[in-house]
Amino acid sequence: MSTKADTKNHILDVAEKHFARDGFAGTSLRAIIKESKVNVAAIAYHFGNKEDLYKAVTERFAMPVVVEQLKRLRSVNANDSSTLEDVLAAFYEPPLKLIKKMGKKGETLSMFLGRAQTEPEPVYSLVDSHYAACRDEFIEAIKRFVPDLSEAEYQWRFEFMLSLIVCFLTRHKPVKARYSKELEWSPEDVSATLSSFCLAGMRDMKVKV
Amino acid sequence: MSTKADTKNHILDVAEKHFARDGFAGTSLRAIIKESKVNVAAIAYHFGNKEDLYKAVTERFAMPVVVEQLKRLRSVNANDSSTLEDVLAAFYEPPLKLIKKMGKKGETLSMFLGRAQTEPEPVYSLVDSHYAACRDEFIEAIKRFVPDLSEAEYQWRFEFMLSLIVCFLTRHKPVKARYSKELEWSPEDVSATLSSFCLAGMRDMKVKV
DNA sequence: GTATGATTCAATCAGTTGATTGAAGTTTTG
DNA sequence: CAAAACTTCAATCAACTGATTGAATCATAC
Repeated sequence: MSTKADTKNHILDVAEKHFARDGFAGTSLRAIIKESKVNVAAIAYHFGNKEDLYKAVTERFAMPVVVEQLKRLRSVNANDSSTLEDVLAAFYEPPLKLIKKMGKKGETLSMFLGRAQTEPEPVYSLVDSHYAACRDEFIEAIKRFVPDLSEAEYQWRFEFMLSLIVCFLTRHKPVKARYSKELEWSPEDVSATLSSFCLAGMRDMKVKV
Repeated sequence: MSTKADTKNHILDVAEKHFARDGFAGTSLRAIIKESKVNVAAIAYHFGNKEDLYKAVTERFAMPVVVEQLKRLRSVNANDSSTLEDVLAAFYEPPLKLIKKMGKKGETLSMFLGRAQTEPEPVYSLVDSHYAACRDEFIEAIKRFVPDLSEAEYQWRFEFMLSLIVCFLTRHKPVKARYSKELEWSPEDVSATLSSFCLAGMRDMKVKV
């Protein structure tokens, strides 16, 4: 055991946990190597520098999520009887499904995915470069179902749609802690909840900005 | 000039700018003193340690916003003909009005207020302690206008409501940059936009969580 | 004007940061 | 098995981190 792939994934696991909890700037490589019990140089050997490590953590799961979102969206686009709700489900379900599938490890991934969206530079640029294409394509889809708005109105609709899932990903744990109940959830139900919250707004928001 | 109050406020201005852009962990005291052209010891003298400085930055504007939100909410509660929209306006308008009033400096404050809500520990606990009372009181108000839901449903309604203003505060600049247009806005209009987006969801969100 | 307190300063501390080196160990390949 | 490539290791680097010290400077009150 403890061969190449093992060490790499182990470092990624621990790094993801720390980045999720403490953010990029708040995480030191020492904290990661201390917990993962590997040498500092192992990070340099396998990944490069700290930013490259963060990128590797991101690409392991975040990228596949984006790919899945776009795949789902294209299937929605291909179907004539699709609705705006289908677009929202295409956006919300992929991250939720992956998190749920990962069980206990999903909690960390959830926090990481959410926090990544609110990181300062240099992480913001990295995340944004991943999401730029995704954002554009989803905005195009929204345009089809809610036509004749200004560019700014579409931009904000996407931002608000995104902010709801970010909110769930990052606040799920604190809310659960505050409310003290063990809230079991399914990806489909949470997706439906988020959709339900913003569906009317997506259609009818009165933008005065 | 350059007496006590001047130096203190100057440090606070520069610190706010850096905390807003780089986050708490990503900001070094050296970066602050380098720009503000004061001595490192001045921070220790006026504020204490780094965390105390952050607290001071928070208390200068964030606290007054919370106070104003609660004042507005109580006036909504005292009026028999109030609606849920009034509750949302009581929540959204105070931060927006303050930011707008501050002009160019408001952009920094906007980013700071938004980022503060997504900071990792130890900032999260600090921010949460400020917002705990505010959250509880607004949730009580929502309960009056949207009765008979579970505790979890109210918690999430508040979180989503909050996430929309956080989204606006932090994304306004990037969205403007992406969209390349100079978007002028008034606090009332943005508040109305956010309200409009979430009003239906606040009432009718189907929570399956 | 001088004594008192408030403020600023340069100098320095020990600990941590990200990163690199070259040797030692391991696995894979011929 | 031996050579080659891959992986891990301890040791070390310079730069930066938050924080503290005691002297110097300033403003104020008497």
